[in-house]
Amino acid sequence: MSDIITVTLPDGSQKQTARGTTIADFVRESIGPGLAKAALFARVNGQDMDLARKLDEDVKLQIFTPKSPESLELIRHDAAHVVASAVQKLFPGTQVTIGPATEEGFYYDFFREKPFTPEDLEKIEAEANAELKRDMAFVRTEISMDEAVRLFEEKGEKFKVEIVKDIAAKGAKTLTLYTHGDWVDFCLGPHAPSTGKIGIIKILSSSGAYWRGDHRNPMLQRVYGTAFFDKKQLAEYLTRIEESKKRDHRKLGKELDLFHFHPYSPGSAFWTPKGTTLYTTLSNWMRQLTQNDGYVEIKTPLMFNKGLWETSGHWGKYKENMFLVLDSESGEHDFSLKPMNCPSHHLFYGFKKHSYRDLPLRYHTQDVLHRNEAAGSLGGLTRVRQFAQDDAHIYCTEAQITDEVRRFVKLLDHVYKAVGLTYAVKLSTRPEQRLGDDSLWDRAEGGLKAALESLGLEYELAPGDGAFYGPKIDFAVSDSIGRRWQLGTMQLDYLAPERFDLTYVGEDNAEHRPVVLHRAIFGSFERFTAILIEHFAGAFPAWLAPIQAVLVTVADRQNDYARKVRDSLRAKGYRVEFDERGMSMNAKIREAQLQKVPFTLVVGDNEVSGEGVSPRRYGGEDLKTMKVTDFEALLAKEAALP
RNA sequence: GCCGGUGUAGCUCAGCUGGUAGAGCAACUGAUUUGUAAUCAGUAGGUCGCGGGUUCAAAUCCCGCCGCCGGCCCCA
Repeated sequence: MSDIITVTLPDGSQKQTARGTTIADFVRESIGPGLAKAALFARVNGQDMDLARKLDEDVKLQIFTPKSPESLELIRHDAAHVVASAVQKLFPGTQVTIGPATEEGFYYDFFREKPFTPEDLEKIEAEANAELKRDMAFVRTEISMDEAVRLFEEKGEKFKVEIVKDIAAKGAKTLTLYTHGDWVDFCLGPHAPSTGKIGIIKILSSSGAYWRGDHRNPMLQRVYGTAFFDKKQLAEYLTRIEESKKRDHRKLGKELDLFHFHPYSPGSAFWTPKGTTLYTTLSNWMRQLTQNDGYVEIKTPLMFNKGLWETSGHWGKYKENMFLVLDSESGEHDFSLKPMNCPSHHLFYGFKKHSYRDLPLRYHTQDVLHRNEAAGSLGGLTRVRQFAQDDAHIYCTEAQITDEVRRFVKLLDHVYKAVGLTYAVKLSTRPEQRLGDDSLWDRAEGGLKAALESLGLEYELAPGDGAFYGPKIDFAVSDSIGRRWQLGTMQLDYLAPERFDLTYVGEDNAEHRPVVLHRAIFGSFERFTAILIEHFAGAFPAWLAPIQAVLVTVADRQNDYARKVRDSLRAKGYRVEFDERGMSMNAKIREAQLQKVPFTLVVGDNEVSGEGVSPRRYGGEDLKTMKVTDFEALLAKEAALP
């Protein structure tokens, strides 16, 4: 065996080096001291490693520096270690658990009696950043599992011992430790060469979190933070957080007067006239789109006897989340407000005998639903107790699934594109808590997979995330400031037709089982409205804007004319207001801009004599004075439903 | 439901170590009639989230409940 190995770099070039050379030495000697200094970690044959690791065979090597996007995740993980060591230094007796990097930063969960106060967090941040200045090396060592258990037992780290034992139970023989200064944790790595590479650590918040996410377990204290290579990047991040707070739909909901909440009905919104316009515009839009796509709309009861929920399986699996209604005759909670539409649609399907010629049968519904969500989880419009989905259930044959999925994706794509949302696709498979046997799940998952693949859609697999009655395709959208929301969904259900004994008569004159597709695009009107408010920062396109144009007169003598223009535009179906309050013209224009109304129409003597208006777009762009009829044509174009 | 924070006028907020509440904007009234982001003056508006307790005295201190906010869990 030769003592010389070949290293292949990302550009395809190859270098020779002695077997056993560390990556750091190889980079310094064979590539250059500049890269060696900047390097944070390496990817060797696809596996991420510390720079201190040795090269033992011919490899493909890639070096990451602060310029690589992957490096942020690395230093955030480094930062989690540093924060944990800082916390244990400042608060002796605190036990450590886990501390992963997240999309925006990292967190670390600690076990201690007292929660951290804001002052504690400041101290932690100061100490963590002091540790960065000390520039301590991250040193990797390996020990046996028995030694590891002993090590953490000696330290009194009960949670660590539990994790080590779990890892051992999975068959691991050794454990990798990382030490910086005198603080040690086990971790797969890799880490940066030293704490000085991290740049800056910012502690953001703290909260409670259950050990392993289970509410029966002890409550841990979670510290959230983030890390960047320099102060400027951190400042940009904090600015971005501030910006997104300005778009928060709860804040804009107040400023633009869209909705309210009252303590007497937590989690259920009151919609103002403007908010209602938003809501019904979306509702009518979805009606039109589904109708054009071969759906029929139906309405079913809001409240049902528990018999329905027993048939559907909700009584067993979902009762906790249902609002039960006391039946005064029986004295029992025999009724429940519906938390989902599906069971009532299945009943509806069963009212008639269906032929294969009826299929696919697409029922659309926008009925109100109630779910008794945990009090602590309610928030704004994104998590409510009363809401409506743009729901539909498609009853079809197994052979029609692929076509129906394709058709649905096309509709969904139209909707998301119209409002400027991009999306990613996820296929969720059987969860642990489920109804139905494995052969049913095999067919259901296979059916969706086949449909996605026939569409050539890229998708991510999420094992275990399916609904209890079937697998699903989820569509996660990204809004204008890069946040992700799970909205659209298509769920395949072989189980409900069995439970509800749904049938159709086939060409062979025999009875067959249809399959059911549950699907939604908005998800719920409430959540979708919230997302659009934030996505557009309240500045809605004209077709969606609660008020499309506001008239402002220069002086009172134009008021009659302004009323006439308002009425004629209203008669054509546009949402137009005339601001008649006793304020100055400038104040009214300012107000219209703050309310983000798409068009402000200024009217003075010139406009009166020329039968025109002078429109100004939201944002300040002045359009030239134009005839009212020309403005109408402009509005007609921009106010049309997409 | 759990952990932590928080709750003063329609909105945004002040009110220090306890001495029975204040500003700006909005509203209302009057004056002003103005050409593209705040005209001026005046008036009115509050059981300080709710219920107990401590105290001569509570927005302020203590307890309970409710809501909201940040998380956990769950999820459209």
